[in-house]
Amino acid sequence: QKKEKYEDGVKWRILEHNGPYFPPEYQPLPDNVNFYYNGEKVKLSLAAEEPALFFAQMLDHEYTTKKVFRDNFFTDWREEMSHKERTLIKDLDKCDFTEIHAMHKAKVEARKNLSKEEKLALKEANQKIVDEYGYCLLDRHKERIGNFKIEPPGLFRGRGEHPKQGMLKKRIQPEDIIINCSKESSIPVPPSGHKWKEVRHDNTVTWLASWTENIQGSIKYIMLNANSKLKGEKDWEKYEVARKLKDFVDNIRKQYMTDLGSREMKKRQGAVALYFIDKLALRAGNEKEEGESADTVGCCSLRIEHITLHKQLDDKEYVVEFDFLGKDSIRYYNKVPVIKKVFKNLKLFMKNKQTGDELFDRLSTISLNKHLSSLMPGLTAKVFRTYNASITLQQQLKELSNKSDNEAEKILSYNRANRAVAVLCNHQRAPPKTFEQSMANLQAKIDARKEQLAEAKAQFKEAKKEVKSRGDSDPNVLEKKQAAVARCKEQLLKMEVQATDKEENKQIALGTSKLNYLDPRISVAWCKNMEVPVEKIYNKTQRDKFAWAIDMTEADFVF
DNA sequence: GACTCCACTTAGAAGAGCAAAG
DNA sequence: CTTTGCTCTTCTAAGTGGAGTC
Repeated sequence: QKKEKYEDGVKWRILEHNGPYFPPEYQPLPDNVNFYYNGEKVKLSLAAEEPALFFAQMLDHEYTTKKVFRDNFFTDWREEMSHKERTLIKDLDKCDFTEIHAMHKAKVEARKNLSKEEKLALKEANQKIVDEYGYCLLDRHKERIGNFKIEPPGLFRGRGEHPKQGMLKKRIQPEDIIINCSKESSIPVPPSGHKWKEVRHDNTVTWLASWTENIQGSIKYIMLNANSKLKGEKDWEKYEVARKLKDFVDNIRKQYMTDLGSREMKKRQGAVALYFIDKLALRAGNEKEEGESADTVGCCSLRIEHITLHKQLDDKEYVVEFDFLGKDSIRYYNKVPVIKKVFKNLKLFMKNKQTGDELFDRLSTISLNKHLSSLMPGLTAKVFRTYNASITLQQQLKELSNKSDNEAEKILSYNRANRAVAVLCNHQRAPPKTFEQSMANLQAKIDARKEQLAEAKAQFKEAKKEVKSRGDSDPNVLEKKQAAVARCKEQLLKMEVQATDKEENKQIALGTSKLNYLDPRISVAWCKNMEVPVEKIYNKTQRDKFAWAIDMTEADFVF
């Protein structure tokens, strides 16, 4: 259906933009705000002062209590110091940032308390920046850029036990930036007095600008927003590949079941890994460089300490207990009954190994993906996550929702289906800090509404009695009373549904699956079938991103 | 195959904005 | 009008997987 517009690999013909937006220069501390070392006031050089501010700004954060963070910060900070400062400042514990910290908090507070007019002025200034830098021209379409602002300097905030947390993230200069645009287009002008590192015209990639970041040495890109045509088409393709898996999955499953008994060790490991990826929606688990990031794993990089085998657990046989840290150091904990063949294989894979050894020592994501792509063009490990997420949503929606339900109930069903996927994919969030309180508040509101309902009912009854006894009273009054009861009931139900939803959602993040794993056409079709406006399940951003699906999907769409 | 580099998607946290409650 | 609580948006880290090289 989608036409191949360009020859292989070409992403655009014309790409024109104004280059990235740079964060403001560092503003030196005012004279009345001081840094102290060992109780003595010390005037820092500008180069050393800026990192001191970064640290002071984070003083309320748990990061600054962690040894690794403090050590990394201190090492990098000392690099920025003058010789004299370095000689003096030798112990972070003797550094006193309280005045800088207080200044920062006051600034935040002041920003919050700006007048309406000042806030509006700020907003307008911001909009001007967006207008100038936030859009580009790609093949005659004006497109929103996703991240047109260069990341400001600061202290690196890695997730989990990151060995590099606290390191100084350096300020990016135009001299670090590679610009990508079409040859004929007007080339973005660097900030005055500066030059770009390079200007290139590579239409086989989609980025507009890039730079190399100093913590891991990886490349960062400026790219289009998710609502752009380019990203939308890619998204559509992703779901089409996942849909294609539907036609292959039965055979693939049969095959890995057979492979569980293969004579070849590598084949058996591949079969077990695929069993996990398919059944549990685990990530592939690429190799990682040790010491460069937190110790996290995916399927292929599982180590034997990450699973425990239980021949019998509670009333179940052959249970595998998973306990490991996945992407973003989110814990994956799950007890899963598996088939006997998988269990026996795992036992064998673990034999003669010790803590730290890989479970699948003959396997890599590369070989696994090679195998997968031989089974179906375009198939890789992550396609299973997309496929299983989307098919689960579709099946759950079918199971949970009724056309006769009211809107609130329908939306609850949708959220529950969404939640089933989020659980499958292990998308978690920290429970909101105010959770307990706001839950209690909601309960109080429900109780109040219950009383109100009782009152409304009593009044209705009273009115009825009056009509009966006198017969002449205004029938409108009776109708009104009845309507009040109905309204009350509906509101109560709505609140109760809301409470259920909230409780079940405490630690689950729905957004990630909604945005990245669930074919939007399933949701759009569901909305059409259930007569629920699409705005009820997708906010503005989501509707923009999924515009392609909202446009093309009919009620009879099947994933 | 192992190693490196690169480009792109996926991820939760934090910050901003906004609406309802007080 | 101010405060509170929630949703939406922004931010950027952390994954996946392809390609090139040896």
